[in-house]
Amino acid sequence: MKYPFQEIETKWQKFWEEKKVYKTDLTDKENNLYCLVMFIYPSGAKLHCGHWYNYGPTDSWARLKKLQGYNVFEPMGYDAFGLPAENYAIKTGVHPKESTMKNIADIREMLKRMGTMYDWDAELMTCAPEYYKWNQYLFLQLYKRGLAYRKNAPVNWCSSCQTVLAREQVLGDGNCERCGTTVEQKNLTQWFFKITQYADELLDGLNKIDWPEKTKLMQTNWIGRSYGTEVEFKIEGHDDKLTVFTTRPDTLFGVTYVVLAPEKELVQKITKSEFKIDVDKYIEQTKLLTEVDRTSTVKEKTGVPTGAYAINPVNGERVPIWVADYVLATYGTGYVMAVPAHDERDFLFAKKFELPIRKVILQEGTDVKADLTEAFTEVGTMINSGKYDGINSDDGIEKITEDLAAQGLGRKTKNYRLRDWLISRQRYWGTPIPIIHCEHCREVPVPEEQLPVLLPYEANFKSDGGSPLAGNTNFVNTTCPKCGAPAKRDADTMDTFVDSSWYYLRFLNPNFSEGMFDTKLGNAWTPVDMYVGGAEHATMHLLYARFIHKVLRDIGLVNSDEPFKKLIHQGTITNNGAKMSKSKGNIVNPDDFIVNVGADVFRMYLMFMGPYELGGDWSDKGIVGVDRFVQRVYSMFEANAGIAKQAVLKDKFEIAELAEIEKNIYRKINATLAKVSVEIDHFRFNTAVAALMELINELKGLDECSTELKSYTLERFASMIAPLAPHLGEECWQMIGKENSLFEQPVWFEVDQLALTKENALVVVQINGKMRAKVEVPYNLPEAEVKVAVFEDEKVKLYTDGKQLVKEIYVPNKIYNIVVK
RNA sequence: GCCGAAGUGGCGGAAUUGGUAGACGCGCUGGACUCAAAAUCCAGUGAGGCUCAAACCUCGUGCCGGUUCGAGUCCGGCCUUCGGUACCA
Repeated sequence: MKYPFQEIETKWQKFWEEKKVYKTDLTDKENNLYCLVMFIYPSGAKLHCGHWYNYGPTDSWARLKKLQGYNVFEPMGYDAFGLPAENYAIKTGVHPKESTMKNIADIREMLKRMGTMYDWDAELMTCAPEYYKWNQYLFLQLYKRGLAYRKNAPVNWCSSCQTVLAREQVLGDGNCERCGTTVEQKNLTQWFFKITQYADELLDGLNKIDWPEKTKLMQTNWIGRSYGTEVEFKIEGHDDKLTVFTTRPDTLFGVTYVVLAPEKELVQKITKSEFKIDVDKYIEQTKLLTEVDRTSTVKEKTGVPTGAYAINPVNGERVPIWVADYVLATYGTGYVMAVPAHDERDFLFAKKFELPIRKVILQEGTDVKADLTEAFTEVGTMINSGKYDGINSDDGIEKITEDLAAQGLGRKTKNYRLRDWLISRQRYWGTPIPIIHCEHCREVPVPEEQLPVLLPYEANFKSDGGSPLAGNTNFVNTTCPKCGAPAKRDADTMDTFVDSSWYYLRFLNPNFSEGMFDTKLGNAWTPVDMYVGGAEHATMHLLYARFIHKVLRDIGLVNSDEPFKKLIHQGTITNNGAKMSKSKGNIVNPDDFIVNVGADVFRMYLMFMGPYELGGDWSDKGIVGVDRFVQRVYSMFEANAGIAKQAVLKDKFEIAELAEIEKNIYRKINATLAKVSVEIDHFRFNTAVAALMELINELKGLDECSTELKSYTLERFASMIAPLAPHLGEECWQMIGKENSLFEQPVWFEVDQLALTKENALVVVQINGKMRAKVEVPYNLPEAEVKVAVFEDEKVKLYTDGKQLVKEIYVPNKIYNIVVK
């Protein structure tokens, strides 16, 4: 009979749900294991292939662990705030709350149809007041500690999304991560979280977590710590000083000019009146450029002189001060000493504006007098540097820094590329920022007992700049908690990455009302043992969550340093090489496959396609292979229905007592058992499935086995297939006569190590590195005897007779290599 | 430009520490079953050479070189594709 997947999948889903098989007892900390997949963004009503590819295999991993006896917690929830719902509302008039709730209801059903083992009692959604109340609480804790603050700064503005964006949400091409519109620069007063305060710890903590190296590297680069020196330059005719940051103080004698970022106020102060018109014009021009245009390496250098001069502290030299947009106000001090001879950018700038280029580091093997054709940026010998001449530039960095420090003209320092996290958004569908603006008391935090600040249902989404909430007078108008005078609520909402920065803690008890989360459970269950999600979050969610976890630790709410102990990224499934997306209309709909072959087959096929972390291009070509395999499994169990009841169950066989065909099967089932656990454990699902396919090929001879061995084999087969195809696994287990559900009373079998040892070894004989013969010898036969066997082989004789033996190499039980002349 | 990952049959992909390249699956070819087809089952399937056939030989893991008894795997130099980043002083 054809495998009736429809009926069987429904049957087990119902069973699991009714019996609450996947409800985790979180008070049981014995052998506990937290397996988490990044929660779902309910921007549509459907699960697409990417969701299945992400969730199915992760669930299979969790199921393996459950069968192996771990107390596994695998929750699922909804990252329910965010722009898509609001944009949808603008387009259709359907309120974000309505569309989101509808999507969630649909998605929940689909997730259940996948056959996942989520603990539905732990379900959460970030748009619920019970959840976002604690976002607000978190905000206030950060505010109290000076980690949440407001400042006016140049920020990224997306005119289509009508909101500011964090730097992480702007793509490399300068477009909005969400909608693809070119992002503009605007000066706005915005809320920031002071992630930079944790920069060192975020960097150093990377050594302690088991994450993909490339992800850690991305975070390392993103944080971008560099060690250097701050050097003070006097400004001619001013009391003000100018401090530059440099990683190359050894090149100080090569400074021929100094550059200020156009945004810096100092520019106005020092610019000589006859230069003022040009400088102001230049600053205006700079404002028109997007950050990407401005920071593009291919752009030709621009700049204007200010007419002012700075004094080089090491040699008292007078150097012109310029303004140029290649210097960024947001990095270092916003002032740069320019050393054209030893910095590529300065070199190009100096060439263009005919500023002097003075060589102070000599490249080994070059002439002192030779002109440079490009900047020499490496280590060399210091020249033209007064008392430092002749020393290695690396040592010069230390020496000059020390000398400057001694004179109070400089100091060792570090700098980061990381900037503070901009968290306010001028949008409706998010967590209201719990701040009240009072004319007298300025910004006043909402008292904790007044939380949550509820997001009102009414709002004008079709806003044209400014927050939609600003127009809702019922919401905005309030009284100051401090002085009682009429005041206004902050109308911005929080970046949804705030929601996802701590949700893994809330899952442990989404109904907890005494705090953000239950600290006792948090300490027992986090860090999360296994976290699975897309690599695109490397410098966003995955960095924010680490930051917030550390803050929570410092507040005393958790006792660990890191949120996610082990991290795995699923690959991306593309369609004809392109990322699947609604806008491109190239989404593959899983529904048809679920209807035609069932959830188990579809899940297993996604796993079988290739390595989990690589993803790949979508093709349904091979799905029949997995379907055939499932059919064969089903018929094999059908043919042996009730077998486990007909025999005394053994957990070990004496190999010597088995018939030849039984021996092979006994060996294979044990070898597969060993293989499957290791492969699934490492997220190598493709090879795990392949191993089971190999096994079923071997089981063609099953009919010739004793009833005992048949039961032994099928028990193990059912248990092994269960993580990968859970419905099928349960059904097979029941078919052979088991009374209990596999996942209700987990079973995973021990490997009989004796079955893995071989009687004979096939030794490959190579002559001069070429494979020439194979010799079967007893396993672990002494080398001398192997040699005899090898040289008895006709082909070996053919290739060695009459030749001089130079060397022989024997790799036990594997290779016998003979070198002849 | 810089950083990272990957290039293996017609296709998706296997291959502990260097040790029989191509597991497993798709597709294809032939056969069985069938009136026929589908489904299923069995056999074959990297390329080329030689042969009635088998045996056998040569070449083969992006390209060029190297180390080694032996390289898909290690080293050096390239090429291509995909991610990340982009004047960070």
